[in-house]
Amino acid sequence: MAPKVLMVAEKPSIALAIASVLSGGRMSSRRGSTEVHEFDGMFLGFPVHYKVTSVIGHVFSVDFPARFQDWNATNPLDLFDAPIVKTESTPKAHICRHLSQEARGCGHLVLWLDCDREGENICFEVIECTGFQSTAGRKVYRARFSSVTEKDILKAMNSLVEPNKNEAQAVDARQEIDLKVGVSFTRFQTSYFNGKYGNLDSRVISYGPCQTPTLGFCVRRHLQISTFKPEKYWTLHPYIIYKGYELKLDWQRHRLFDSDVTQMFRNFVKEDGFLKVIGISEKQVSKGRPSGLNTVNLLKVASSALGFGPQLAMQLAERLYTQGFISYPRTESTAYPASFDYKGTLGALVRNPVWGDYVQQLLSDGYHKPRSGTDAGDHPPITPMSSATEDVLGHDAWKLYQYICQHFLGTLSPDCKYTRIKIEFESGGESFNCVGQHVLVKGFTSIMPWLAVPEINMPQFTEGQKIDISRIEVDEGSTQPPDYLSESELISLMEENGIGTDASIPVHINNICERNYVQVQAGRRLVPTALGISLIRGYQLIDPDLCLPDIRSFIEQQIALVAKGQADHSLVVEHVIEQFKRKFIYFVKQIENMDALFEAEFSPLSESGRVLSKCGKCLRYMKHIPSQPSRLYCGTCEEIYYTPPKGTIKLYKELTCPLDNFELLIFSMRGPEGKSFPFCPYCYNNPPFEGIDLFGASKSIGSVKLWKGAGMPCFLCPHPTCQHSMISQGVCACPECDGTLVLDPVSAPRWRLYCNMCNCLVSLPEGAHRISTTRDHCPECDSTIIEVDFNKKTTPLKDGATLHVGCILCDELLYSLVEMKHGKSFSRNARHRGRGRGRGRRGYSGRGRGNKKQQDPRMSFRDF
DNA sequence: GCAAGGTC
Repeated sequence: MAPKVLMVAEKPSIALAIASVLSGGRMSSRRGSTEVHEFDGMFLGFPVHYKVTSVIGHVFSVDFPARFQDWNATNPLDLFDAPIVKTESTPKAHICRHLSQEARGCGHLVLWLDCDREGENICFEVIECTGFQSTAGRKVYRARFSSVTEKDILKAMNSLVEPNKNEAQAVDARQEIDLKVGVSFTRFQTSYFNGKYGNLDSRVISYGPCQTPTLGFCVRRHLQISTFKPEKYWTLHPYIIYKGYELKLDWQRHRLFDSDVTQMFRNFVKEDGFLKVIGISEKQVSKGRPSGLNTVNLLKVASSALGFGPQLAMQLAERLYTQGFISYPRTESTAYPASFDYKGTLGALVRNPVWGDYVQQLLSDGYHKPRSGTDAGDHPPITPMSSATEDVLGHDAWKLYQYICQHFLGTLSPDCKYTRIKIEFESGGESFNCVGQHVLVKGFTSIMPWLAVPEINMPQFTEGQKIDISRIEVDEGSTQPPDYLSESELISLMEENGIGTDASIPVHINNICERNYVQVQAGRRLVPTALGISLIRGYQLIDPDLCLPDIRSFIEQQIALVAKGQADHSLVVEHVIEQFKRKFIYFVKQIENMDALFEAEFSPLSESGRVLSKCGKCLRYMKHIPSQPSRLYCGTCEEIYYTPPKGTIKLYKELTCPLDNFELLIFSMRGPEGKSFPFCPYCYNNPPFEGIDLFGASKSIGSVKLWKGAGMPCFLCPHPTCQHSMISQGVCACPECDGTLVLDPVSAPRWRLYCNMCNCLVSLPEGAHRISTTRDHCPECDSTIIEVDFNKKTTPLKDGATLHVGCILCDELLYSLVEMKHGKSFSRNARHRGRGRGRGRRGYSGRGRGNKKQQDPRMSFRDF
């Protein structure tokens, strides 16, 4: 059997392209975590069997070990010296397992990751997953390619190299630095400010070496605007009427900030009464066609001309790409590869109803090659691949596609050429001028009309000629502050300062919006909020480095040393981390300077929120603060109790928790079918029983309390006698999961049961006065017996009786009135299969971590 | 609940 060669690309599309080229299209493809393409061929002069597959970006990402995940138990300062662990970025995709399986029996590994630092880093992630490094005799190769054309792929195959460990380690360094710096500052700021103020309206007060300088740009502009002092100015405009034109002339001095002096010049001109032509210049100007379109330029146009935010623009572009209408939309390059097939691409657009004629003309008159741009070695510029119409794409995608087509056709069109005539005049010792423009060749501006050069007609003048002034105007104006930063300007600033990448720039902008630091207003301009301004002004007071773009360049420059092999990876990390640690310590020490700004802007917890319920410790009323993170604040005990997020909270009939005396609250999730449940503020934050999968907690890391807002509502409480606990309110097992269906106590008149773990919902007899659980259990199936008090008018009972007691599964009447809302439907055919063991009285077993096997077989809707 | 970077 021929030896096997495994090849791995960064994304499925590249794997497909490589396999297609190397196999000449004769390959077999099968599905896996990612597709695998197989074929036979030659490798280094020997016949081999190829397998080509891919990862989906990074396989791993870095994080802190579990013991550093609890915000309350970890001092953020300790994070600088904490170990870091690599975990799979998308565990569900099982990429690591996939690579390890595919590598089995392969003698060679060829890495086709993108040719940048991140790609080099992913190379080593792949090597780790495949286990290639540990086995002698198996060789690892790196293919270096600048595009996925046949020529480039074959060239790369003939010049395989080794993966570059230094570049990969530079990325490791960046990951560790970004993680430690970002997370430590974020946790500290969040805990500090959310523990003091009630109306910050952001769950997380985040800090990051990219997002914070991004915010810094927006706030810098805001400060320019708010400190702007307008100044009055005056300007002089003589008018002439000549050969049927009335011309307004511009003053060479443009404007003066002194009214008297301007008047003086006006008088000089007025005394002369005429203008003398002292110069006529005419020159040909060429306005160059664009070079290829890259991601950042697409995002800028999308924001400024189409009104699409970067996130939306990328989503639309992504869709156009996967549907085959445009080429890969994430690229830095503005230069096309020498081999690019312009003719073929134009051919694909020639039938388009909107610009088909223009394409035809380019094909017949001959097109120009695009103006040379920069080749970043990643992907060709964003190019239309096939023709589409608005009907097919929908309005937004069409707008973006249309621009991509117009831009592409523009790159192949002639330059725009026009003549510019400038006439200079003199009067009273002052100089004036006017300018005319005449377009000779529209060129690319006919397909990109918004860039067209306006035609400005001008009569013929002769030098030395004198023309009477018809009138003189003195215009008064005042200097204007700049406008708020447009998103497009922000993208440019980020690009210039090396903040983020083409793929991450939209994410950073989105971040500062989501955190409520800036708001996108009319014309996609970014206006910072009080929170955003306070943060940046705070950094400026304490340590301006923290919000300057240089912070990113500093990190980049440090890790570049690692990439070039000029410095040791761990020494660089250590050095950079040490510096940030010092900055962190100083920041913590000086936080009161930032806090002074917060004090002026925000309300302390004690003044926030509305009085809601009684604290079980001091028996005084606590206040509910509904802004994120939603919480209760006891001013006497100075304690915060987080509440479930995203819903409304009310007092629950002044009932109290038997464990701690806190007044119970009812939380209602949003939406018409949102469930409601009681909870005790104290138990919710401090679950009195071990091993409970908290409501709202991340399931993947067990029941550790991971974030504010996760907690234990009564429906998870195993208290044996409290009338609100799962034990009392639970009716039967959930048909969908391991949970329990509990009675929604405030769902009248549309009574219902919901699952305490999943979304399963069961409706009970509608319109009943009251439905409640009893202490009795069904002898058949052990479900909790419920008591229904029907409405007199609509009771289904004989003789107008209203009270009925029974099991919702075994009682014929009740069973006929319940209905599954969310979840599988059920029938009662095999109802008595198995032995019913309703969960009601069985105590708290089998719901904790890893206990599932101990569960008794039990009756539920599932068994029907 | 935290960063930034890949990609879907």
